[in-house]
Amino acid sequence: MPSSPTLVWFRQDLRLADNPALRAAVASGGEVIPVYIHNIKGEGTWAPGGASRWWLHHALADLEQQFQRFGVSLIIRSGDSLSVLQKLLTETGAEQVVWNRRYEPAIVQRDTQIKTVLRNAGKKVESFNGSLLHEPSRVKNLSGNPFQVFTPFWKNCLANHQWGEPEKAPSKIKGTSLKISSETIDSLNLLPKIKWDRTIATFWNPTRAGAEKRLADFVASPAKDYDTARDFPEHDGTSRLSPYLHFGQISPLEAYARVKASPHGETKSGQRFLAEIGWREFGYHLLHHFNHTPEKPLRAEFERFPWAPDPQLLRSWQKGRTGFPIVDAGMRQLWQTGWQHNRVRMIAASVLVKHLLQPWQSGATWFWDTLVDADLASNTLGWQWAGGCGADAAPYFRVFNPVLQGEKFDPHGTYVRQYVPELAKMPAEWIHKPWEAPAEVLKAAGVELGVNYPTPAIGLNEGRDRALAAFKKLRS
DNA sequence: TTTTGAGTTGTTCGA
DNA sequence: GTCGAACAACTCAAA
Repeated sequence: MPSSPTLVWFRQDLRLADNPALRAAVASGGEVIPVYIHNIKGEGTWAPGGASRWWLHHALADLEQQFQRFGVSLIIRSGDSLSVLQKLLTETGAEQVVWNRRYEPAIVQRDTQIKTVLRNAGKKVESFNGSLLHEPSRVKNLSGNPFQVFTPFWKNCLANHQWGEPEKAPSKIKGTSLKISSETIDSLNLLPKIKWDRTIATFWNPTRAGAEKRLADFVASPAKDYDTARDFPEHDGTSRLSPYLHFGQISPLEAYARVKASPHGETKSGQRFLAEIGWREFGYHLLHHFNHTPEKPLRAEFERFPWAPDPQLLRSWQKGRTGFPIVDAGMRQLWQTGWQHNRVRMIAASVLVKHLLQPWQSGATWFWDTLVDADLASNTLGWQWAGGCGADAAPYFRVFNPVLQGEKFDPHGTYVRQYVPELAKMPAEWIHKPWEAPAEVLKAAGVELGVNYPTPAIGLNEGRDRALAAFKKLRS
């Protein structure tokens, strides 16, 4: 049995349960030294955005506490990942390093190099899969190529799955008696200097306990009608597990197994939720096989698409002032809570990309900075889907109509009223198209278009026709 | 080997 | 008001 300690390098697997790297370290029988390395500069373009950093701060503080219950200290260091690991190996006399893999292209490259250097130095280094149901390189179609359509991909995953049951947290973790210096989480400056996080904080409990509670609550109620209720943003119909999954406070296997074993495991709603876990897998699959997609369209011909970048238009979308109430409500929900309902994300993305002709990358960048669940694989998949330039993308002629979508999925205007108070007194009949409302209705509701609520950034038909013409031109 | 049918999330138009 | 067709092109697997 090894007498030297094992470093467990924590990254996006901030949990003790169902954590293969931690499990391996504990199983080795030696002392366990958990480490978090703050290296935002080393993550390049896709370093965590503002909302993610807020979440990360709290997730780390929570992880630190969980280790303290075992009498173990989480070591926090900042700097270049490799240098920090090398230094810690020297300081502690550890001979082994373990971690759970990440799959973002830049991170893969960095980690591969770290693994090589440390192995060449005679250290034992092992990495594990702790954040996906399956390795992205493993799933191939019959021709040996990566899937580009979700349904066959997910069928293949289900038919050939090798995942089992999630493992509980270790009952004992042997710490070290060595005195190892650690920075404080506060000193990482993850929290915003301007206190915009007060409202976000009231919406979320960014801890392991919060993740467990949310999963339990979801299974107890929203999961039952997930198939239909998840489309209505006024309802608590989605799982809201995305940020926990992103930071690994809960594993996809834990979520999958819990729902699968619930009374909804075989219902349409349950299957639909499991397929959403599948979409997360599909996102990582695509990112692995097509690693240029965070920046460039999967379908190369879209590089010629006639986007019309306009900083002012983009700004009005970001701030929730497009004049389309369902879009504005969504963009303000995002700003206030760090999250946006899935249905509204599609509508907001479609309007930005199609009606306003802004490049999908500018939408992806804004979501990256403002979402607490920002995840490179899912964000890329979602925006390329909306832009019509990705795998299994929405057909170009599928242009969301923000008025119809609003009337269909927010029929009483409850969601719009919650986030766009200027329109709170508008009757449901007009709330999704105030520019068509009779003057006396607007007056009674206290709405002055162009004064206290914007007129639409573009006419619905004009925007739609312009987008369709642009897509058509691309094909010819 | 070739063919066939289906594929997350829509909208409009005309019968 | 309801309903089906049209709006592409391509991927993938089963027949």
